[in-house]
Amino acid sequence: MPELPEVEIVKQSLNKIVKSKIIKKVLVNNRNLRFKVPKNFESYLKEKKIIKISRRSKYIIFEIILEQYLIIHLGMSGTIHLITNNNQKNTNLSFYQKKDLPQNHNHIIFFFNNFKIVYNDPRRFGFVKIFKTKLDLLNYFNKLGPEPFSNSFNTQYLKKRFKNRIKNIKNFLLDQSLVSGIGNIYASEILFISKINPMKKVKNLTVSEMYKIILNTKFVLKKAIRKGGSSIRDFKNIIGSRGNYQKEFNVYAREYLSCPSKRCESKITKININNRATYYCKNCQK
DNA sequence: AAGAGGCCCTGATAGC
DNA sequence: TGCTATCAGGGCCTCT
Repeated sequence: MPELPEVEIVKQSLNKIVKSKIIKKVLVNNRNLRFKVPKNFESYLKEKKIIKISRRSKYIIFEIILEQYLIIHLGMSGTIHLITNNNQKNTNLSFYQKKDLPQNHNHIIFFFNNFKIVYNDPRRFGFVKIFKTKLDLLNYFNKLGPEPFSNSFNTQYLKKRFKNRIKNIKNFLLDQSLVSGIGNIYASEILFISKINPMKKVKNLTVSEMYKIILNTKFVLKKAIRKGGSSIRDFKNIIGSRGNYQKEFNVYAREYLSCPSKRCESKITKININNRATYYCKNCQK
């Protein structure tokens, strides 16, 4: 599920549900996530009031006490489920009803007064971390490039970063130290709209191509957020949930299908770039 | 130092 | 049906 738009949707939903609520209890069923869940995790969070929830890149950030934080990264397969105690229909689209809670891999459960929040993650590439000062949190995010929507993601910046670099642009868009939050789906989509070949070496990009990448990154991610993110592969399990952006894909998962550009007769091509599937139109993207 | 590749893990699907 | 191989939305680590 989770690239920037999906994480943003989860964050927004969490803000509606758990902001200003007190965590009554935490249960960890499996500590073996990407990183070990710390021993003091449960006791630290117990009886703490959540001040607010924010997002940096693909990380969800809970401010627990003033300037102390819990972060959650969903990895490849992490999902967050709201389980309510009553049968009242939950109108918040990003959450699940009880019947939709998977049987397995419910690794962490946060108990509140009238509901619980469940962290589920089959592949366990996700993780949680606690930071007890704002400085620790900022240091942790130090390596991350700018948020795609920030003004510091501009052509001057890309010119500097791309100079003399032979890596291809698809790979570079996935590099979180360049710009943070883009994942494998949106990288292909951004390059299609920008009409740039994913294999193109960044040192050969013109300034106008960089400009297109910047604008289209913002455009694609914003539109995906507006559509509630992309829901793929777990369709059957997602009820009461959500995203519609997968209907807007131009190239991702569309191998052999027609290029959506007007007057283009080509089919979408799938290639591997650093072992990640990459989709593009050979005719439109030069 | 930059860039490529392996690896962590489970589940769905394709092919034999 | 039942096996094996391949592939998934991420990111850290190691090697050259």
